[in-house]
Amino acid sequence: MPELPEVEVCRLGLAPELEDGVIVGVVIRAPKLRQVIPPELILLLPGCRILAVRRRGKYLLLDCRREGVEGCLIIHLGMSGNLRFVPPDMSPGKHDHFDLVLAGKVLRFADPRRFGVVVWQPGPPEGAESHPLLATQGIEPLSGEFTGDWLHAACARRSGPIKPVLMDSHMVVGIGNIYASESLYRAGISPLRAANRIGGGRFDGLVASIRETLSDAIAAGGSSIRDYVHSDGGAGCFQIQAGVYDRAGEPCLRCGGVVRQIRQAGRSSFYCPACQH
DNA sequence: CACGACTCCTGCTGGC
DNA sequence: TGCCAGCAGGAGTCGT
Repeated sequence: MPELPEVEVCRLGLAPELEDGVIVGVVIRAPKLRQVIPPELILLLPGCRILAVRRRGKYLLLDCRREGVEGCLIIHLGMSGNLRFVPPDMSPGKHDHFDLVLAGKVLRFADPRRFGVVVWQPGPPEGAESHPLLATQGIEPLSGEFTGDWLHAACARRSGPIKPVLMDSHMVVGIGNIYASESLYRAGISPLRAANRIGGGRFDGLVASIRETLSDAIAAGGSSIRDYVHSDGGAGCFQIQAGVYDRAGEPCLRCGGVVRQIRQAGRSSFYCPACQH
């Protein structure tokens, strides 16, 4: 389940391998992901130099350019996607949908559940965020603009429970189901509490908890990068030690209370009723 | 506008 | 042991 930390770790692993590299080939095997992989990539990308590997929310952005072609390859890992370098002669598996071939290496995109995205936004790098998928993205939680005051104001018109609000990527990007539960646990705020009924003084703490939760996860992942880039958080390769997530019925690590599981907006939430209010 | 329900997809798990 | 229902989840879309 790639959330912001997994995607950022993926980016950190990819950047040194891809930046300044030249694409020599593209293979599309299963065009239908969340959207169809544009077939014209086969004509556009070869010859392109990768100028930068960026991230916006859970989207990876590869800025590409060659004579007459300029654009951004936008990749989303969905919930089961991963990117890894494979030997050039390695035969593809069942869910290997897309290859980016560079000199001496192949970056392979696999995504069993096909919630991922590979699309192309033509134009200069700074225009990539005008792509429809990116234009509506919310604030970056690790940026300086994401403050307690900002979140307080943003929550003023949200009467529903805070947890789905934190997961709303049009509001704040990158917080998925796992880190939403974990951040609220750290902050001592119940996932059920109405967003506009959180005391103004608690938002600094919530923002700090979100930052810490995401940063810790990135740090944990960064230490595990080698020659291959993984983002399959579900495999538990580098996900942070969960305080409450998937621990229903187990004791709270802080107070010994029992962790409870509920459903909100169709998703599981985990929290400690004794220390989250 | 805000919000929940529904949808896409496949693999794994648990119950019988 | 085998089968199948249910669940997992990011995010767009639709209906209320």
